[in-house]
Amino acid sequence: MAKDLLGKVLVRRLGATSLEGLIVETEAYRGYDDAASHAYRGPTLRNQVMFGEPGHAYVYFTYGMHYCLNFTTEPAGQAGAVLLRAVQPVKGIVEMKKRRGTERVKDLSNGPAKLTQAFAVTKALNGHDLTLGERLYVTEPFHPEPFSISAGTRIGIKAGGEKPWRFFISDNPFVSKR
DNA sequence: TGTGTGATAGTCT
DNA sequence: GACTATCACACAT
Repeated sequence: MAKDLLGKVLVRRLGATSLEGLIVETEAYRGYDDAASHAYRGPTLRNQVMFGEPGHAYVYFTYGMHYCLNFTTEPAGQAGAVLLRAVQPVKGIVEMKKRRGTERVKDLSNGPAKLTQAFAVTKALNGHDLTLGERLYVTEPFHPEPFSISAGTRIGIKAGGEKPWRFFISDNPFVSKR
């Protein structure tokens, strides 16, 4: 799923305006066998969405000030999710600049917490059904372009750092730097 | 382009 | 009470 999401378009609808970004970087997280996963130690109030139906948004708050956006991937009862680490802004760039407080397009969404800020994703969307096609969902790109996928180790985690479950579009300038 | 560090609050032990 | 799936800024190179 993490690889399949690369090259797809993240869509955020806010009333009349819509924000769109090409997904360029993701990370895969599993459950009981993945020490880096929130679900590793079993269900809690915070991670319960990871154990629910697939195709839903798992949004969590971290580092005291940041939100991160994940998509659940496994059947109910099994934990698994894909973290969206970076997107390439496609539509609504003026709106994103306003939300991010910067004019630099490269800094709008090249990081997991940056893209949630640019796309106005907060805890209010935790558990949101992506298959409804409302407020937050994924579509095919209007002008698909060929790309190749690179893999590496996941970023910012302690345990489970050896698994190469971070995927990104090769040579895309909007992939996060760290 | 890279390194160091402070900000800040929810979650789990 | 420790830890965290991060970011922005200052400063060095």
